Amino acid sequence: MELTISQVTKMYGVTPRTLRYYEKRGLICPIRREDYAYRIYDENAVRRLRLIIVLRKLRISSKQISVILQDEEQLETLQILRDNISELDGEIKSLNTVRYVLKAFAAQLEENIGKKVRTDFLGNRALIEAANAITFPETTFDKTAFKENTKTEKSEEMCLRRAETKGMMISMQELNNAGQIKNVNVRIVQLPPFTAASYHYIGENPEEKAGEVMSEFVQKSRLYEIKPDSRMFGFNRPNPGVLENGLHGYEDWVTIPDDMEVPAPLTKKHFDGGQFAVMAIPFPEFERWGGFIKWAENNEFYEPDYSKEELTGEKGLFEEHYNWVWAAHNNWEVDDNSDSGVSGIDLYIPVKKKGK
Amino acid sequence: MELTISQVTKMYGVTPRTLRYYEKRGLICPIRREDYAYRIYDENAVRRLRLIIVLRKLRISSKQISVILQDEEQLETLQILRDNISELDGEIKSLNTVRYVLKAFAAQLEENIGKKVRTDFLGNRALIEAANAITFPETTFDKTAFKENTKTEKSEEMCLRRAETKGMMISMQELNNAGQIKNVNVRIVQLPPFTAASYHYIGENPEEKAGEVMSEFVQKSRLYEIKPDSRMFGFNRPNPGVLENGLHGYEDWVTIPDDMEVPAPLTKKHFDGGQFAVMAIPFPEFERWGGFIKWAENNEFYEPDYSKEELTGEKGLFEEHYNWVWAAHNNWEVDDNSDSGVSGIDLYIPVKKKGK
DNA sequence: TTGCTCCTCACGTCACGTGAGGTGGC
DNA sequence: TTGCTCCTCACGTCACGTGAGGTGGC
Repeated sequence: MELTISQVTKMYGVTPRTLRYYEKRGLICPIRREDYAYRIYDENAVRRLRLIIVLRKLRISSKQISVILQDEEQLETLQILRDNISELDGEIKSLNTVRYVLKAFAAQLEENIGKKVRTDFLGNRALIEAANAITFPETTFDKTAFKENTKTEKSEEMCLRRAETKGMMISMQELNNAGQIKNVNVRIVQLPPFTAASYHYIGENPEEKAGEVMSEFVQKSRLYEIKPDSRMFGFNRPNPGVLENGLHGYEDWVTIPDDMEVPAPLTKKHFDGGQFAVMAIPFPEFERWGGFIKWAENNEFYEPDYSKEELTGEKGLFEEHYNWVWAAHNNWEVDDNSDSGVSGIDLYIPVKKKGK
Repeated sequence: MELTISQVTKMYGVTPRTLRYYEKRGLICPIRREDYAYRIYDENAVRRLRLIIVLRKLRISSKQISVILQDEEQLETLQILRDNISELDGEIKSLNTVRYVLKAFAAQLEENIGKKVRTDFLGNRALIEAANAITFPETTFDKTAFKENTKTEKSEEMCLRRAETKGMMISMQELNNAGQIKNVNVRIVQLPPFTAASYHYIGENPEEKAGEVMSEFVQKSRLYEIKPDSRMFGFNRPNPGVLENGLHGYEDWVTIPDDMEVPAPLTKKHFDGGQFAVMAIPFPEFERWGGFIKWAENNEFYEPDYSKEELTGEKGLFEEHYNWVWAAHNNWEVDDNSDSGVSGIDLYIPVKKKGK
């Protein structure tokens, strides 16, 4: 069997450019006769091509295909398949989240367009957070890039050398990725143990609902007079995007004297305190959780301590709302702009010294 | 609020390069003072950036973001969200198929490595077909590309012009995509009506299992003597990748005299005949279904007639196996190489004249 | 003077798409 | 001579990453 390039393109639905590209990468080696410029594709080349086409459909990269084609024992092949599967898992998960958020945005937009109201996407906290939690897998490894326009390696040589360049695949570069991320305005603090009144709500606008219930408690109990240094913390439980029904939950904690009684539906909780990385943000910029978490995960001296997940929100992350108790006490009749300090927020990540 | 570029990068976890790129695309417009080379990011620029970051996480392209930022009434925005959602649907579906096929390949590979047998991926018909059916959505529309290194449009101008260049978005280029696909070796034939004995099986290796049952029928009934021009057709029902359990089905049809009795578990079927596009392929190259279907869907004079789905396999596609009855009659003691003609196959797509 | 931040090119990535300009056999 | 197939560059895509080399204010 001897085929010209156009015959091959017709039979397998690929372009000549694609065939030449695969050749440059050393994946197929058509015959080149002396004094005859045209490529000739024999059975071997066609068979390789057929496999390449299938593997490309399966989103396997040229580089990986090159490994697979040389892999006599097929052990590397198995590893590649597994790597790609777990990468796919991550990607599918991310895409589902993207889809969910887009749907929610579209629904909101549609509603507001009907009302002739302009939608402010940044105003929807839950969706911004869900979007921000999206991460895409970084295509496992690379490093030695392929340059198509290099003169030093002709494809002919590559075809010959292919059999030799095996087994020298070292795969331990992941480690280096953990460089210090840019310095953010973060402080490490020690939170004391405290007792808190808590309220948890899952449903539409859970932040608001929880806030209302808690606000009523503060007013009725006159908490601000009993404990003027009372602080308010809050966290998602669960995060947006977790529940099938699209809802999420929020829980408020307000610190109280240890012996204070707490009326239903509030419950009394005890918090052990601990070490935290804290970052202050202006009010609605909850997107900054993402960068802050990256900072914590790549810090030189500290690392996140996610063991506190059970006590507070997902991964033990939570937020402190400045002056909240004071504002609630005053029935929210205070300046709400950022100068007043009412709407400032601290983000908290539990941390521990590295290597403990 | 006036921020330098590095302050912005720290606050929002983006690189300077990314900020300059968004600026070149006209998405953000930091202040540039005279006699001062540095960029200054004010509240407006930061607010835009925050939105851009969220939208990029949602896999919305720069070009789409550019539209969204200019879209006063948010009608185009809604359309973009919907387009992206349906594109996502396709992509998620494809990725799930990829995942399924990779898993199956990996399982097979693992098994064969244990047995020290080399796996031939091209040998597994079901998986090759499933892989071949994978298509990735072609990112809805484009055409007017953006060149970063153009001198003609400075970003400053773009920032100014932005408000004007609206509403001139024409979106009817999809139509042109249907160019004639390269000429494949296809013939249009008219199949006559016929009566057939059929057997359908879902499970492991359904092609083989169905073939065995049918082969036994041919031998016992001495069909070849009764009707030497008997033909054999087969098709998937359902296709690989459809069933949750990973199995698929295959159905064989062998043409018989109209009045012939058919023993259980075989059943008697009647086929109306009709017009078909037919392509001959060498035996194991079932991947070529993909290109053939594309050909049919983009042909100038004919189009696929998928209304026959109910009668035969998915979309009414099926295959004819040459000389099958003759080989079965001879208990398969015939040359099996392609020269003998036994293993050749025709692919059939039901078609109709365009515009009917 | 020395760091430091910031600047503007400009090349590289990945898997090809898309011409431009040229050659050899019918 | 005219099509036709095939060839080899070489630039473009998309959203940036990654230097190189230079400038201005402390």
